[in-house]
Amino acid sequence: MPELPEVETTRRGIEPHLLGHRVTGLVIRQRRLRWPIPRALDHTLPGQIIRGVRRRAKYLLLDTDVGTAILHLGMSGSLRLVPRDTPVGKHDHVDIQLDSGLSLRLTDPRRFGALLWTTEPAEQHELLAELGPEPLSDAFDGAHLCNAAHGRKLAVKQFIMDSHIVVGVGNIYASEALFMAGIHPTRQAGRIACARYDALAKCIKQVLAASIKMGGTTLRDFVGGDGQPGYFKQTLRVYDRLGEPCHTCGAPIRGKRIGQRSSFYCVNCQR
DNA sequence: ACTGGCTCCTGAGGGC
DNA sequence: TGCCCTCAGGAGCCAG
Repeated sequence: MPELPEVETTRRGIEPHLLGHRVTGLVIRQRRLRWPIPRALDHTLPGQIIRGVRRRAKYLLLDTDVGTAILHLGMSGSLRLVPRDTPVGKHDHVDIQLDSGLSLRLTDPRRFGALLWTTEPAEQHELLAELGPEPLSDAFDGAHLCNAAHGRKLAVKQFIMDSHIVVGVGNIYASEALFMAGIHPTRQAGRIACARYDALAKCIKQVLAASIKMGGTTLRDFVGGDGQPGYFKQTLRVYDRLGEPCHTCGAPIRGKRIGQRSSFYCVNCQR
């Protein structure tokens, strides 16, 4: 479900309810997520005060004085703040109970998400150490893409979705950014001019920033940490618009599977 | 070193 | 109503 804008929307929604608050209890109903939730969390997190609510790529980081909880929402995960005694649903796997009487509740039907724990600086954790730059940072630009693309033969869409190249570009925004930049999604990454990568980097920043501003994309039932839906879906130009007219030229939007992921593009506007 | 394919899991929707 | 198939917003892992 969540792409970077949804994760950032969630972060902003939950942060004011967590920062400076003490964890009073931890309820784990289902330990088997993508990786088992480590037992170390059970007796270390309760009692701790949340000192930071950060995001790196699509990982949410909850800092305490003794370690950092690393959360990932996978395809179908969401976080909500609920009163402690709120009835539990089938896929409500974890409650982090807070001194305010609220609980941060992790719901994830498909269980592709994760909840891990590290006592090192989180950015040194093996899942985070090798990640590429944040797309909205100055470290990410066209030159970075152009350098990294040198000699690469895979489709540019798969290239920009590789978190070692740049983080946070998921399946929706990859299609959207390539349309905005006028680049065909199957073009080989190493056969794109640097000037076009400048445009693509700008489009990636633009589409992600715009989506964050609107609270993320609601495809089915995404809600941010404050329970409000996102409003970006209505602005999507190509994603999930198979056969509908291109907003620029009117040609029907085409669909194709690229690297096992559905992709959408306009054959006239993207080369 | 790259690349493509597979994998985890549940639920929704379409065809019959 | 039910069965079977395909697909879904992620991304680590593995063989070739």
